[in-house]
Amino acid sequence: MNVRSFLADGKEHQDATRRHLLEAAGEVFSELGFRNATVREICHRAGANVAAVNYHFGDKETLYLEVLRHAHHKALEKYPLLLDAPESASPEEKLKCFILSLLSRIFDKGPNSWHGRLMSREMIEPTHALDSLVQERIRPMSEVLWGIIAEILDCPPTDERVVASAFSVLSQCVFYKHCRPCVGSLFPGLLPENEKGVARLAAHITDFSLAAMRGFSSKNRGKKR
Amino acid sequence: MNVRSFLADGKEHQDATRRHLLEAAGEVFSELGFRNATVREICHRAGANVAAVNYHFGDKETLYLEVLRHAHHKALEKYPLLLDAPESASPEEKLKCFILSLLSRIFDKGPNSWHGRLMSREMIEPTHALDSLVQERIRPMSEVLWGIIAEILDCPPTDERVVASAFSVLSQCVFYKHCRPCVGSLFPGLLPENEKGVARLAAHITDFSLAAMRGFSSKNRGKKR
Amino acid sequence: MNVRSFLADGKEHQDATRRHLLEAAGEVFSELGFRNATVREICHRAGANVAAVNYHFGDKETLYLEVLRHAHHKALEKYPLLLDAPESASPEEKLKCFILSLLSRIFDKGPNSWHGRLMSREMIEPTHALDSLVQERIRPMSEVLWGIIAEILDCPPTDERVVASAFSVLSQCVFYKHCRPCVGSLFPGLLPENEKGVARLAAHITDFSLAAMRGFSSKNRGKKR
Amino acid sequence: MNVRSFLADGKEHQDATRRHLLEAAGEVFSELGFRNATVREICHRAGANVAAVNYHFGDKETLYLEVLRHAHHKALEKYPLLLDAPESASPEEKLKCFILSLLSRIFDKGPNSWHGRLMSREMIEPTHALDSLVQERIRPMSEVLWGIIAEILDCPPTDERVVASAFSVLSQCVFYKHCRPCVGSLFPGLLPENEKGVARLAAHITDFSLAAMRGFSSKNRGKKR
DNA sequence: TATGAATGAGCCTTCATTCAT
DNA sequence: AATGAATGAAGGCTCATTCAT
Repeated sequence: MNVRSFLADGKEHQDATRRHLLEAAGEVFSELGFRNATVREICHRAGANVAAVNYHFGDKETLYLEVLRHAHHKALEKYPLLLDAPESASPEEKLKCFILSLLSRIFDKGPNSWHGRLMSREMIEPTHALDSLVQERIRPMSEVLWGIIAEILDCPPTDERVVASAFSVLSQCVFYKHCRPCVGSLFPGLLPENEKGVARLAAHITDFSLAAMRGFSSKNRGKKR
Repeated sequence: MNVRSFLADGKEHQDATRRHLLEAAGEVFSELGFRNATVREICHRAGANVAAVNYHFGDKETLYLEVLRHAHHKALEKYPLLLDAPESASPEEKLKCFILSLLSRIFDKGPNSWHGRLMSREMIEPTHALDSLVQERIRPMSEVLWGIIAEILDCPPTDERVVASAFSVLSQCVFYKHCRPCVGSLFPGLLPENEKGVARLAAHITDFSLAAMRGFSSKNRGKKR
Repeated sequence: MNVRSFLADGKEHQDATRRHLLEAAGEVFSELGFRNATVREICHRAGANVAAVNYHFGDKETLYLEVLRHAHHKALEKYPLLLDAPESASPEEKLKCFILSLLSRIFDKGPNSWHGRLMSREMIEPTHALDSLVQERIRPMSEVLWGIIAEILDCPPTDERVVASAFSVLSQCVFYKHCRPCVGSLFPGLLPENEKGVARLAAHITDFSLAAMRGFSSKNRGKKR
Repeated sequence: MNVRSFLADGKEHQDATRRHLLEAAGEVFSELGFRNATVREICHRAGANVAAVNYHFGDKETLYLEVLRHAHHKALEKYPLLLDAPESASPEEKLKCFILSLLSRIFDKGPNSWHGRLMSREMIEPTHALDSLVQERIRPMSEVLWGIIAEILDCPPTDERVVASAFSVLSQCVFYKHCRPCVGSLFPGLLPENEKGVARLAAHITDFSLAAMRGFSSKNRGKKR
């Protein structure tokens, strides 16, 4: 083993531990919330010592913040905001992609499945991390949606109806995550269990929202004339 | 003072303590969540002894369950499901009342303002209390909504589109509560601060949803023919 | 047992625990210093639970402050500043009593023997407690000494020679405590082991200091004329 | 670069690290005491690795011992016991030099200013290091003082009055260090801030002590006759 | 009946030390 | 030879719960 691979291995090993901690922390935080989650459990799942969190991240709160950033980053990497929609696509098509992408991120299975729950918790029980999260991640995302809806409604993007409609779209997407236990108890069939389920849900939300906005839009045009 | 009135007074005093505990617990649980809330803080706000919770309710979890029941009961007492809509009202009118009532319960200020937050938490971080809550309180409420929407869509109430549309309606209502900090940061103007704000929000959600369902409905009829 | 004795017993029991904690803490703090002392050890010696300190005193630091106050109070109660010297005694006689009293407090055996060590530590490693201790306890004591020395030197009490001489007196008293291990190693015979040893040491310090001040005083008078 | 100079360089680098560790440790130990000082902080200030202390000194305690030796050596190198007093000087003159030298060491500023504080701590909170320190360093120093005082008092150096007077002299010197926070709070003017202040303090202690011993001496002579 | 002092388990964090590299 | 990531013991503190009164 030469010097370079030697150093690289050290770095990599450190990074591996960090990564394990980040992912274990993601799981535990999303299951139990910030306060209820224990550093012990996180370290245990990461196969590390109790002191590992403090060594690598300083304290529990910093770890949490890193987890949030990491999660958002990974989720957006896997599902870009508009998926593979071309720049030239119609706003209706873009809306469909936006919704499908958002739902995909929210219901993604696999190593990052906790991303959605983490965000939900942050809404109900905001920590210091939320402010920066909203400004750095959520606002840019919202602005894309506002642009799409402004096109559909044929309004300026700052019109209140645009924002309200955007929230109506978003609300339908996050609902199935935020209220999962309730939906599951009332009508389990609607909870998406796989990619197909997500697509079906996305189709409903897209249809519902487009129908609503077409109604709005015609009223708008009526007013304008 | 004779023995009877003495006992009666004791009973009343006991009931008063129970009630104070319930309301203090409502506040604290809604502010901090189940785990983060401390029995000490609850007893302190209720003007009771540290041991009062264990004495009156057995343990913290039982108290929490009682608080949830109490909250839902009081909230529905204040805002009936369809408010004062007559039995003969049109389904559109009923939907409007349903939405206004739900939003009013969610955003109610005053001694029971914690009801909404409590329910939100229960969604994100379900406790054992949720199951019975859904079956006893939420299902009946949902069935009323399904009936209204089935009329509007001209479908049987078991049609999946009815349920999906009902969820689309509900989602818009709870969104502003569940994601309050996010909405507040992105577009504070939409967060209802008073009764008028609630009415405005209810109007938007009603308009949006009715427009959507009219679109659905016309498609339905189109398909049927 | 009637109600009164019932209540009194409760109070007394609480006070007993507090007292045990205070005295155990006195021992442990004086042996190990503030930081090195552990709440666990204190509670163990007091026959109480690990959480007893936090319950009765809030935290370790508050306990420490209470210990310092308690110690000083008890020590002065046992050995008043000038012992039993009458108001009319000569300043030389008063100085002798002052020194004997101070040394007695410093070298007191028994349940409060830790008072002296505690003060020594506070000098080397001051905590937040020192400021108030100096102002509330040590300054009044110093002012008495300044008065006595001013009489002996025939100076106003604010004269720098008075203060300097007072420190020279005090320094000799605390030396045998502060540097005990050093003195014990170099010349064990001077370390007072009992009341008699304290009296002998007090006699030396008094003689030494009076001789010094007589020399000063004659110089003063020489200067004045 | 040949092998020899390579090794020499390695040696030098190693020595430099050792020296940096010793001096950083001196600062940190004197500021925080043995237990409160952390190996991490020491290594950080020395610009060395966390494991450097264990590598170079075995453990924290051994490092501490080395620091004490190093400190005493450097301090005596800078201020010899009797400064530049000639062998033929009068005992009074020698006493003056001894006191000035001791105070200078105690209040020395600069890279070794921690020597005094370190010794003070060692008195209050003795470690294993103290025994050898007393025998190797402090006893020789004391013996010089005893010789001087024996001459002044005209007694054999083993007379108890000699030892007691020597302690009276020493006590006044260390007092302003040991009780610095207390003196500073009661009468800040006496705390020496620079060389001149040290000289003034030395003058007072010398005057006070010589006056005292002159009184003793005359009593002695009286007894002898 | 109702209190509040006391309990003990558990949490986050710190730190000297170790060990693979 | 020297590093720094990792360890595990221990410390202060919190909290739901118990129990004598």
